[in-house]
Amino acid sequence: MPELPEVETVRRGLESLLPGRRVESVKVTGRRTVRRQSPAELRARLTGRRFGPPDRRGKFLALGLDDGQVLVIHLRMSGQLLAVRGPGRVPVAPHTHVRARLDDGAELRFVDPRTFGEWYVTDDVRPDGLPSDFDRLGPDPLADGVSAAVLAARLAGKRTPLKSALTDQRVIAGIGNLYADEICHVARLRPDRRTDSLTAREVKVLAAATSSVIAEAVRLRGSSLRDARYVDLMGEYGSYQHEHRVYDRAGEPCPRCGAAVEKIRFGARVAYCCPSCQL
DNA sequence: AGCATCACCTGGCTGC
DNA sequence: TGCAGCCAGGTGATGC
Repeated sequence: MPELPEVETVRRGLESLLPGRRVESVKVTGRRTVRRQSPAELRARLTGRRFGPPDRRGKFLALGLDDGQVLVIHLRMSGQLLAVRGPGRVPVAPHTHVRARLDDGAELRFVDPRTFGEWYVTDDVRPDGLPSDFDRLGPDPLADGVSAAVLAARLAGKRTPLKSALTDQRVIAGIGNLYADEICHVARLRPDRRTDSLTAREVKVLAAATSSVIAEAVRLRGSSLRDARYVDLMGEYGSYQHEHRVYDRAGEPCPRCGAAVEKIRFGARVAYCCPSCQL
């Protein structure tokens, strides 16, 4: 499931591919990928436009166009954005819902079995070139950084389990199920700790853990898992899955203290953590 | 207001 | 082995 590191890896791929390219044609075949506007409207807004440099906040890609509009793409659970050279020779994968042909002959393809992913084009844009929709997002650990002071302010007054706060995109943008568990482990905090029980020192450690886990995962180009097999633009796997400390490792020894990693439940969600060294 | 829960969807896994 | 049913998971809507 793509989170910040995976989406950032895709963005970096787009950076060397999109700027200056013009959209020749757009084919929308899936029913749900384009739902905020009609497929015809999306096609009309995109066709003939040139891309600028691709941006990202949290898990949202923001692909700026030469007329000031922005193409927003969210991969959600199972979305893959693929760049295909010589599209005539490459068979279209099952669950391909959008294909955008570029003026250099390449094609952007959006493959998404679970159909949660979304594309839309908006002209409601802030001075920084990002969609106004992004106003509700918290700071992005990579683009904005997450200091202890900022995190403390964002958590103030919240009484939710820590993991719920970390995955709340209004608190911090870009963290999902996987990286929340990893961050909690590095910070030695249980995912089900109530946020209002955290000390100032713990929030400081949490902020540092957030930055370091995200930075390392970006460096290793994200995590590719068994089921929602994340791949980058060129179809390559990430390698951060080899560094996972607790995520999906129930029963295996905690890499810090050796105790067996547990799968715990709170509410409708699960979390992986070490019962011994996470407090 | 803020928190919890649900709906959305389908491939893959579990268990009988 | 086959198959029914469960589960995952981000976000926005709905309920409390």
